[in-house]
Amino acid sequence: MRDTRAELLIQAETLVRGRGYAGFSYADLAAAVGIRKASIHHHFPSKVDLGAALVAAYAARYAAALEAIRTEVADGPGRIEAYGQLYLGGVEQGLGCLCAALAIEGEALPERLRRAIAAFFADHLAWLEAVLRAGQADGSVRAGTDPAALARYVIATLEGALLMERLFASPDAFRGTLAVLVDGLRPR
Amino acid sequence: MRDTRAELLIQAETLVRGRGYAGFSYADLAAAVGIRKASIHHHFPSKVDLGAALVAAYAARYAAALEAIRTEVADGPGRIEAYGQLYLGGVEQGLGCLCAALAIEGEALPERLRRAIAAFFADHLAWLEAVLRAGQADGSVRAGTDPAALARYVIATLEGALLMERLFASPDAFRGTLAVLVDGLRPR
DNA sequence: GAAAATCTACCTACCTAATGGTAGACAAGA
DNA sequence: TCTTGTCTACCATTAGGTAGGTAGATTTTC
Repeated sequence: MRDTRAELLIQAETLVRGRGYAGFSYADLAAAVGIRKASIHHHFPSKVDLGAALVAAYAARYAAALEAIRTEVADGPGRIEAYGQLYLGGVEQGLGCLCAALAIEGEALPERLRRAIAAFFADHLAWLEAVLRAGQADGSVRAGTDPAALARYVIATLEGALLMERLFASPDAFRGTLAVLVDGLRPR
Repeated sequence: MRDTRAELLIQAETLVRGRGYAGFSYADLAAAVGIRKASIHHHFPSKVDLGAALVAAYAARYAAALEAIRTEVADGPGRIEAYGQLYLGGVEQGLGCLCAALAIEGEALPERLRRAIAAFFADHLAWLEAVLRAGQADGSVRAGTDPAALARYVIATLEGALLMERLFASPDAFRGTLAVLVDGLRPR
């Protein structure tokens, strides 16, 4: 059996991450999946519905990855390093962050999607803050800076590096930035 | 006398930085400037022409700002701090980076524009590298890390912070990230 | 210096293709 | 038989872009 809905989500994610939310159309998606345009509306009545489902699936995948990192990696810098590796895949495949693609639309983004990506970032910030706080407690992360501020700084660096290094198709440069980032978190 | 071309550039920049390149149309721009859609084509025959002019103007403004920083601020961290302040304005006005808005379009972006924004980032990277190298030489910037890698890391952090903090409409959080960034550049 | 030609900046009217979305038919499974 | 998934055939709107014209300024020519 063929799970068309799942296939639609996969292809749509690739399109949005590759060309932006406003930059892809139902016609593109139909062609990518091998289905007629109207059939997409059966699964996702409107483009906003599709966008919301995309963010939900993306967030769920990340949530699972974050959970895995927390159980498999013990120290703070190691966890941030592993977190950064999640972004690296995007650089290697030439795909940006789904939520960055949506965030760029700013005021034109439907409120529902804006809330969804804000929640995505808020979740990551909370996870990072907890990881950094624990790292400060066990001495693996340098103390003296508010973990919440550090969390924002970590996400910003990785999102920005993904944005720029995808343009330059330069995974090595991304790794370099990740190294500088992680190194700066270690105690001095 | 009314300089329509300049007005078009101003309004178009606001639109692109506010909603993305694919997210604005000649009709939007015509309405913003108070001119007919067809008249825009007199100044900018195609949307790509407009986009290229936008990047050129944006890059020129930045180039002037970078030059000013170099003459007015002496130490490395101070210069990076001043550089970061340039991004802060975007957060305060709810406008992203023009080149980030274009970069998100990825593969769908016309080659000409891709080259233009790559040059934009390359210029900034060169400036930052020189600033950081000078800072390492005069002892105001921590040594031990390749200035080129440091430059990429600086841009990434600021671009990412602008992207995220604009979404959260949080200039204070941007300032916090900038502080963490600059502080990390100081000698230990 | 006047007349003619040219250029600039805008206009109305239109074009074709693409946009997101809808209506209704039809076939396969449970 | 009712639901699910897909189809064809539409729809109105918007996209970027073009054709051709006009009023006013500027330049060229006699």
